[in-house]
Amino acid sequence: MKRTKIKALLTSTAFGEEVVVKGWVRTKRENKEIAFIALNDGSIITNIQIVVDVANFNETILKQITTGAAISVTGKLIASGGKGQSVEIQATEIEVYGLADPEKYPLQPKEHSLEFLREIAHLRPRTNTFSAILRIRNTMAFGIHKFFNERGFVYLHTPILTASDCEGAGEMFRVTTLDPIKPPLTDVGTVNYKEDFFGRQANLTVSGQLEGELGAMALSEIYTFGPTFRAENSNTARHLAEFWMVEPEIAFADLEDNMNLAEDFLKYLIHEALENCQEDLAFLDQRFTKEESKKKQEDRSEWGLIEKLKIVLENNFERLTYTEAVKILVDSKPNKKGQFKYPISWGTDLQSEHERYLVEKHFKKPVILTNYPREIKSFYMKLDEDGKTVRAMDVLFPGIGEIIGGSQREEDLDKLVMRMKEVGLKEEDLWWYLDTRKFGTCPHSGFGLGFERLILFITGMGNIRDVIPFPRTPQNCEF
RNA sequence: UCUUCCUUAGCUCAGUUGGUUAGAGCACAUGACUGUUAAUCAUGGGGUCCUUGGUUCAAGCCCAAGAGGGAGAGCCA
Repeated sequence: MKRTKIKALLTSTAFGEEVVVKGWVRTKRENKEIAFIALNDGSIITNIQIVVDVANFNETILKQITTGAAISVTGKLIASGGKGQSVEIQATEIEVYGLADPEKYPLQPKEHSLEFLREIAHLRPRTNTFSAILRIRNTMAFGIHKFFNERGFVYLHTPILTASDCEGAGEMFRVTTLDPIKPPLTDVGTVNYKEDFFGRQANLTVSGQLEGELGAMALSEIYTFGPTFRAENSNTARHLAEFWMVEPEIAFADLEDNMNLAEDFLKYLIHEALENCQEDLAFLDQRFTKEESKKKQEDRSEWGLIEKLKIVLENNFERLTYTEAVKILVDSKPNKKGQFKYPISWGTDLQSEHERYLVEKHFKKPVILTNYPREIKSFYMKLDEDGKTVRAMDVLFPGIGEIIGGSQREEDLDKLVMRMKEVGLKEEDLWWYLDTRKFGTCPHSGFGLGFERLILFITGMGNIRDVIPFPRTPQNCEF
C-alpha cells in the first residue's frame, strides 16, 4: 500500500480509511493497555499521533519503538479520541525499519541548545526548529526562482571555479591538483601554476557578478543563485565560508530601478514565507518570543517575528544617501552623548553600531543607503557627477545589518579603466569584462543578496550557522 | 585576527571562604497507571569536574599554557 505523508493526513477527513505512514518516532507514551506514538516525517512540523492497543502487538516490537526509530504504521485514520489533535491513526500493523538505541541517541525528547545541535548537525534536521528552518529555506529558494521567472529574468549559471583574482570581494580558496608537498617550481623557486590543472592559479568564486554582467549585456535581465566561497577568517554570527548568493543584473537600469527591484524582491519573498510557511513560522514565532524574553529589556525586539515580517512587507523602505545618513548620525543623541564607540565622519564606512541606530532606533524599518564615497566601494560602481561618490546601495535590515549590496555599474570604459588603475587592477586580467564596455556598453545595475541572511531574518534565528544545513566556518568542516 | 565570557553526568546547569563520600532537573532503565500530549508517580544506574603543568597538608574551586565553544568587533553578503 502506498504511503501517505503526514501533512496530507492531518487535513484529511477520510475517517475509517486504511492508511500507511512512515516516519521517525518523536516520543512514545505508554501505559498498561494503550500507547501513543508521536510520529514525524518532515512533511510538516506537526506530528501525527499513532494509537496502539498494547494487547494487539507483541512486546518486542513495542520495545523497539523508541525516540528516533524509523517505523512504518498501517492503520485506520480516525477522529481523535483525545484533546490536542483532530485526527490520529489507530494502528493495526507496525514495522520497525531502524532502531535508535535510547541510551545513545543524542536527540532526547527535550529542548537542546543550538550549540549542542551544531555538534550533531547530521541529526538536527530531525528537530522541530531545524526542520522548520529547512522547509522555509526551501520555500525561499523556490520563491527566488519564481520571482525572477515571473519577470522574465534568465537564470544564468556562473562558474564556481574561476581564475579571476581581481574582484577584491575577499580572500579566496585556492583550487589546485598539484602535489602539496612537492609542487613543481619555476626557475625563481615559486610554485609553477603553469603545470596546474588549468595552467594557471584557480580559486573558488567569491561572486558571480562579473560573469553576471556579461550575461545581462546579452539577455537583458539575468540572475545567478549559487554557492559562494570566502576564505576570510571571520568568526561572527553573520558570516560563513560557504554561503549562497543571489545576484540579479539588469541592463538599461539605473540605481533607482535597482532599488525598486531589491525592495520588490525582498517583499515578495517575505510574502511567500507568510503565505506558504504558516505552521513553521508560527512555531518559530513562539520560539523567537521565548528567546527574546531571555534578553535584557533594552536588547529585546519590539515586535514578534511574524509582526516584524508584516511591518517590512507593509512599509516602504527608507531611502537616503550616505551623506544624509552621516548628518543624521552626527546630530543623533547617542553621538552627542558620546555613546558611539567609533566616531562618525564623512568618508569612512559606517560601523555596525551606526547602521543599527539608523535601522532599529531612528527609522524603525529597512533602510537603503546610497551614494557612498568612492574610496570605500568597489571599482565597478558608477561614479556620480561630483566625482566623490558612487551609485552604490546597501539595504540594511533590523538585526541583520547589510542584507543586500548593489550598485549601478560604471559603463564608461575610460572611467572604469581609471578606477581599476586606482585600486591596482590590471586591464589584461579583466580584458573580457572590459570588452562589455567596448562593444555595446549600456547603463546597467545589479545587487547581491546573502541568502542565509535573508533566512536569518525570516526565521528569527540569531546565528547564520543555524540556517544552513551544514555550516562551513573557520576551523569547522565537519559533515 | 582582536576583545571578552564559558568548559562539572547523555543534555541544561548548581557547586559557598580551597576541606575529606561532587549535586539538581531533564533524559535513560525498572515498576505502577484505561486516552496520553515534552504524560504523571515511585525506585535505580550513570562522573577523565576540557587537557597539561604549577601553588598547597589539601584543588571542581587559585595560577600558567594549550584545546574547544559562545558573544561582540573588524572584513563583508
